[in-house]
Formats: sequence, C-alpha cells, structure tokens
Amino acid sequence: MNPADLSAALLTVVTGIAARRGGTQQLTVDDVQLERPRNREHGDWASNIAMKLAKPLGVSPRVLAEEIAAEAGKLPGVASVDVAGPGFINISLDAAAAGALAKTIVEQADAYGAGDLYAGVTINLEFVSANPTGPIHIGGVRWAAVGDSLARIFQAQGGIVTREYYFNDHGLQIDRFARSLLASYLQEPAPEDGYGGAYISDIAARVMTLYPGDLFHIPREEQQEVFRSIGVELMFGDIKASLHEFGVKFDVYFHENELHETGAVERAIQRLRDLGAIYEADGATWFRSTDYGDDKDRVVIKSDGEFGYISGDLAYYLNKRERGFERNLIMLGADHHGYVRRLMAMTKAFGDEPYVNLEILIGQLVNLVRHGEPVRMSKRAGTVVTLEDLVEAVGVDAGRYALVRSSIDSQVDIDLDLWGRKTNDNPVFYVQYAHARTHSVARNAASSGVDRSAFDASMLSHETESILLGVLAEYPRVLRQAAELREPHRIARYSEELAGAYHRWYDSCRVTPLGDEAVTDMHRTRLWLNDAVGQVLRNSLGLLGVGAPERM
RNA sequence: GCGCCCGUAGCUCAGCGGAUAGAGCAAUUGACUACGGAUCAAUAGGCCGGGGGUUCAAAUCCCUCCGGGCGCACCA
Repeated sequence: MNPADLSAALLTVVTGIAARRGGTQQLTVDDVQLERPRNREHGDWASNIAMKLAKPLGVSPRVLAEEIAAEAGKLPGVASVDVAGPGFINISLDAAAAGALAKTIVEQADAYGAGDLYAGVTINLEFVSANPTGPIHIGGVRWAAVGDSLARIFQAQGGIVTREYYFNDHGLQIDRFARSLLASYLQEPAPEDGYGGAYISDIAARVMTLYPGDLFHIPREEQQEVFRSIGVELMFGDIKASLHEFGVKFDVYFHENELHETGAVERAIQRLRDLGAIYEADGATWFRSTDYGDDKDRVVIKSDGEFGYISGDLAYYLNKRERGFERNLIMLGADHHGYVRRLMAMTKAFGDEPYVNLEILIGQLVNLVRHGEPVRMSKRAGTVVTLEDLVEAVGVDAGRYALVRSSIDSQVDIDLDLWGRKTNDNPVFYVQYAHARTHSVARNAASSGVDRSAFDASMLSHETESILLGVLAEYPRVLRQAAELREPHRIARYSEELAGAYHRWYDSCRVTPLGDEAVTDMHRTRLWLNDAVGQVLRNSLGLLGVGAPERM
C-alpha cells in the first residue's frame, strides 16, 4: 500500500461522501494528498481534507472527518483511522500493507521513485557557462553540482534532458585574456583591465610550446591572435577536464561565435523588428523591452555598430527553441539576477511564455571558509577559489554534496575543514556510511545463510521498521517535488533522514541470527528491508552525483 | 532610490498553509565478549528579526519596518 494507492482509495471515499452531502466541486488526487505526521502517535498518514471541505459543504470539520474515517477504516490494508485535533484524519496501516513496500522497492530497483512529471518533455539546462578566461570559480562550481543534479532529477521524471554549456568566445573579455597572456609572455605587467595570477603565465608558457612558428618575428597583433586562439582552447580544455573530474558531463558546448558567424544574431533582431519591438535612438538600435515588462529598454546594436550584450541572448534563445527545446533553464549567479526581467521580456516578445519556455534560476553566492575565516578571492589578483581547490580540499563526493545540500536561495558557507573530515560530523559520510552498512549487512547475511527466499511483510512490525518504511514510501514524492521546485537539496536532506532511520533500525533489529540461532523468515524478511534501504540510498546519491560506496 | 535573495537552537542549515517548529555539529550523560561505534539512546538549548493583515489554521501567503548579501551601462 503506497501513499498514492491510499490517496486514490481515500479520494473515492471522500467523493462519495461529498456527493451525498450535495457537494459540487470536482475533487482530484491532489486534494487528498496524504502527509506524514511529525508525531508518530498520529498514525502513518494524515489527511486534512475534512478541514478543507467543511466550509463548502457547510458541516463542521470534526463531523465530516468522523464520517470519512468510518468509511476509510474499511479500506484494505488500513488498520485504524482516528480523528484528531481540529479535524485531521489519521490513518494507520497494518504492518503487512506497509511492509510490502520493501519488496516492491527491491523489485523496482533503480526505477523506484521515478515519475512521469516531464515524460517526453525536451529540457535544456544551461549552467556553469564560465568564460574561458580562467579556471571555474566557486560560483560556477555551485551550479556544476546543482545543475547536474537537477538534470538527473528531470531525467528521473521522464524528461529528455540536454546539459549545455554556453561558451562565450566572442567579445572583449576574450581580448583581455589574450592581451594578458601576451603580456605575461613578454614579461610585461598585466594589462590594467586584464587577468592576473599564476594560471596566466602557465597558459602562456603552454601556448609557446604548442605554437609551431616563431613568435618573435611576427607583428604584435598576430602574436595576440596566437595567444587568443590557442590560449582559449587550452583554457577551455582545462575547464572541461575539471568538470569531468567533478563528474559533470555536458552534452553540448555551444559557441557564441556560431551565432555571429551564421547571422543568427541579425535574424533575431530582424524578428523583433518585424514585431515592431525595435526602434532607433541616439545612434543606437533598441529593443523596446519595457513593452514586455522590463524596467528599461535594451540596446541591441550600439552606436559603434557592435552588438549589445543582449543580442547574443536573443539569438541563443531562438536557437534553442529551433532545436526543439520546450523548456529552457538557465542557471546564473546572484550577480546576474538583473537579467531575469529582460530575458523574460524577450521570451514574451517572441510569443513564448515567460517562466515556462524560459526559466532562470538564480543561485546565491558561496563562500568557502577555512580555519573559521572566509577565503577571499579576487579575479584581478588571480586569487580565485577554483573547482580544483575545492576538490583538492574535500574530494569530489563531499564537494558535490556540500554544494547541493543547501537551497540555492541561501548564501552558503562551506567549511573546508569540516567537509574535508572523514568523520561523522560530515553529513556526506553519514549517508555514505549508511549505504556501506546495508552492504555490510547483506554480506553478513549471505555468510550466515540468510537470503531473500521468503518475505512476510507482517513481520516488519517493530516501531523502527514502521518509521523506516514510512520514510521509504516518501521517496517518490520527494523526488517529484525536487523536480517541480528545482530543488535538488531536498534529495540530500531526504537521504540524511533515510540514513538516520536506517541506523536506528539497524540498532534494534538484527538481520543475521545471533550465535547459533536458526535462520527464520524474520531474518529473510528483514534482509528485503535492508536491501530496499540500500537501493533508495543508492538512487538518492545517484541523483546527487555522489558515490554510494559498498565499503568505506 | 529601484529590484532579487536571506534573517529559524551557540554554529551550519532544513522545514509542502496544518497538530507540541526539526536535523547535524558543538555541550552534558549513557550504550560495544552483538550484523562496522563513521553508530545509537537521553538531556539541554527557540518572542522562527520587529509590527500589522488574510485564514478554521501562518516560520510558510500579503503589507510594512529593521538588519545582511547581491545587482541596477551603448561592460560582458
């Protein structure tokens, strides 16, 4: 008996009662969503439907609740139904109905928890997209972890997902990068608006070893071009390598240059012009974005003839739509929240639906903390905190977990000392250890002759088992909610809850017989539960891109 | 001035309009001749930043004030 089955059964009961009382509203499963009461004494599942329907039906919530409870109590698998407080309906399942889930999970394996929220929907997730002018700094790293996890979550909901990296290889920042490399090579001071730091001289030196010609005897402009083309490729290779090491693999690396070379930018502007959303003023060409909700109009062609910044975005969005993506998500740092309005205005201008065809997720800043002090960074001075720094300090699993564990709406301090520790004050180890423990238990079970040849769900009646089964039952809903709200941290928090429930069960219910005890169906049945927990922990950690070791 | 995010236990943070607001860490006290003690049990710790409002019900929604972070270019 899953909560979904129970909801469906309850819906039938409630619909019948409402109809008899003359109710006219159409009820759906969403109206009878069950929640797990915090307090175990309130049963396994609770419904607030009586309080919601009391007013429209003109009855007191308690009376209505009693009426529903009387019928719900007759449902198969339901042990008891009570009415409590202002009109909560508290339902307890019998052990057999609740325990059946253990077997279901083992049988469904990797598929347990998956849903169809985005079945067949094409989704483009654009994230990181750091300019190839330096290593990925910590802000981009947050999105590397969260964006990749979100991609996995959407896939688990049936979405057809493309992970995309927008490679900004066009524009002034690249010029600055090239000039900085050249300056380093010529042992000149870094340009005023350029980049500094050890990686610049490193890349410059590598360019030298790769360039087949003689750099000394070509004009400075050509020298800069050499550093630009080779340097960008090297930097980009480094970025790809760090992402790969971090377990993030992009399906598409999209080059901004392509939009300019194919005339896509002009076409995008022309399309706005055709819509009457373009005007000329002060020698420049403007997008009248205020007509679509922006707070000021935006320059698409500057008075010097160059394209404004938004022009590339216009073309890029259209390009994604032409490639068939129904939903396009862009993940940006808090310093880019000002973009949201203008890009939504663009979406609307093109006749699409803002916040549906295009969504922009804004992630607040991440601070790294070491020895209680924030690790400050400055791109100019080259003291960036990079992906490599994080991985070096805490490893990939802890790094990803730390980044994905908090809501992106919150600024986060990541304590490198804490996350680098291999002890129980590190949450990722708490969860991984629980998973390793399920395997350890399974190994011991095998050597004691306990197998899964029998399953009697009614034996899973210990209090810790009832709690553990309840947590397992919630997983599909947590996953769905994480997808709907674009909040992978819910999966992380859930995995911690499950790990805790498992450890407590382990402490009071043995899977393997003690001493020369005989193997019973109790042991066999518990092995199913043990394996079910391992499976769900594996599924959760998999969605976070964090390893689920069998031994630690 | 305008906009986005945040303010919850000593710390780091969860919390879907529901019942007595939670977890981990830190503190105190316990549990190994028992499947891995990277664990578990227990104690203590809170005007959920302040004030209004909506609701049967508000940490959650709305308004307002205070505090913190980040933005408000013909830069990218």
